[in-house]
Amino acid sequence: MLEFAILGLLQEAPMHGYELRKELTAKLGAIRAAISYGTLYPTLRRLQAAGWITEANETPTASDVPALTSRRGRVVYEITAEGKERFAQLIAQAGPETYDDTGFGVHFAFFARTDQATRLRILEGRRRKIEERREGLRDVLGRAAERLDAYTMELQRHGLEACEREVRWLEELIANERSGRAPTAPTTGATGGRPEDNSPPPPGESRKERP
Amino acid sequence: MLEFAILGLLQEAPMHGYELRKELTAKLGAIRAAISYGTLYPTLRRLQAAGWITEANETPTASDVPALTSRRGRVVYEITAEGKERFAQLIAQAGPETYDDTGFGVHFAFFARTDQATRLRILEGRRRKIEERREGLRDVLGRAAERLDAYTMELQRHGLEACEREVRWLEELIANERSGRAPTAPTTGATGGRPEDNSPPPPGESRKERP
DNA sequence: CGACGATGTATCGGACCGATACATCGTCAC
DNA sequence: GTGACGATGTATCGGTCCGATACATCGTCG
Repeated sequence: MLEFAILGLLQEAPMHGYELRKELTAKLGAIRAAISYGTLYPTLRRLQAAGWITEANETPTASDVPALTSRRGRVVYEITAEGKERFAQLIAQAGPETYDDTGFGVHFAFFARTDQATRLRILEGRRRKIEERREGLRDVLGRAAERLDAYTMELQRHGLEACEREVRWLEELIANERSGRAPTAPTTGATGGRPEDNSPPPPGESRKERP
Repeated sequence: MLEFAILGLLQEAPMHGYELRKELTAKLGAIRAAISYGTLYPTLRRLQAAGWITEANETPTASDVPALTSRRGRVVYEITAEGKERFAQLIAQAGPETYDDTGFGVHFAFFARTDQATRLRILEGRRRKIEERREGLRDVLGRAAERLDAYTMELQRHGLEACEREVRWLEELIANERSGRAPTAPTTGATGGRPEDNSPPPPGESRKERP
């Protein structure tokens, strides 16, 4: 999961670890807490060993005095061609493991780099999974209610509500996706001239860039 | 976390691993997927080594022929006095780590065995944590909106809504807790204790429902 | 009688977390 | 000016938990 997120983020700009973590936290804040350095740094080295990212020497400012003491600070990473390939492969492979809470969230966060067919597949897989969870909760609340104390029942009730809400959300996204619109599109129409604001690649069709 | 849940469940009845997992799944279905056996069995052995649970010899039915082939099937565990102490200690220690999604959910599921003061402390800690997450999301959606693509923004928006909803839920629970009522209480009857349950009464040491 | 699904115990590699350590840099109070 | 402090920045270690896998028993139904 983290591997996927790193490869996705580094396609927007080269970064060092600390920066990566901040961007990651901003982008994934809705679904998970800040990533631990204890995971980040080992993963970065693993990705480097695999050849998917490389160290980029920081552009030295001309006015900079080449310090005698080796400036061993920030290590900036950038993605390689193989890394981009790997990222595309991870998207294409998106399977059942992509439907759990974290996996779905991370993939969703990079939907702007995902082709529409895959977006649809992921959204529907996620919906199915949530529907199953919802049915499980309904079962417990219905058939096993007398075995549960009031607190446990309240927890299930709250969880059930969250499931129903997410299913509705997914339905909306799926409908939008099928009609070719961008997400969040209010049904009240575009009201004229607001320009398309996709600074990253446009939502239409994601092609692999050839450098 | 798992240790806590196991100790809590085994206070309701002795169980073997498979059963434990099913009960765990039912009780915690709202907050996390089924526990992995790769975690469960090692944990059971750890708890046994610590003296918090013991193997209970399965009550042999009189009609049972004592099989020559050692019946090495189900291993039933039951909690010890030390285990109950440990559980109480884990509740009393409930600190910041109790406020993340999983930790909070598990503790909440055993609120019936938690005293009111601790319940209140946990609920308020959780609320604070969610409020912080909410503010973070608002910041990102406000100040950094133009840096995000439409999908990422939609994810944040959905996460923000979930935060707001949970805060309201927590407020309600806290208010109920302060007024001494049970959660969501529409005059629920006694939460069904099992007849063979010889352990302390379900509501723990705190007086719940005031008639 | 044999296939199949539920029950049941168990291990292994890997992902990820939380605590901890340490070093540099800018800023602001004293 | 200096020193405390918070931000930036890299790194490791122990421990928890997951997912895949293996294997054995039991009841049931074609």
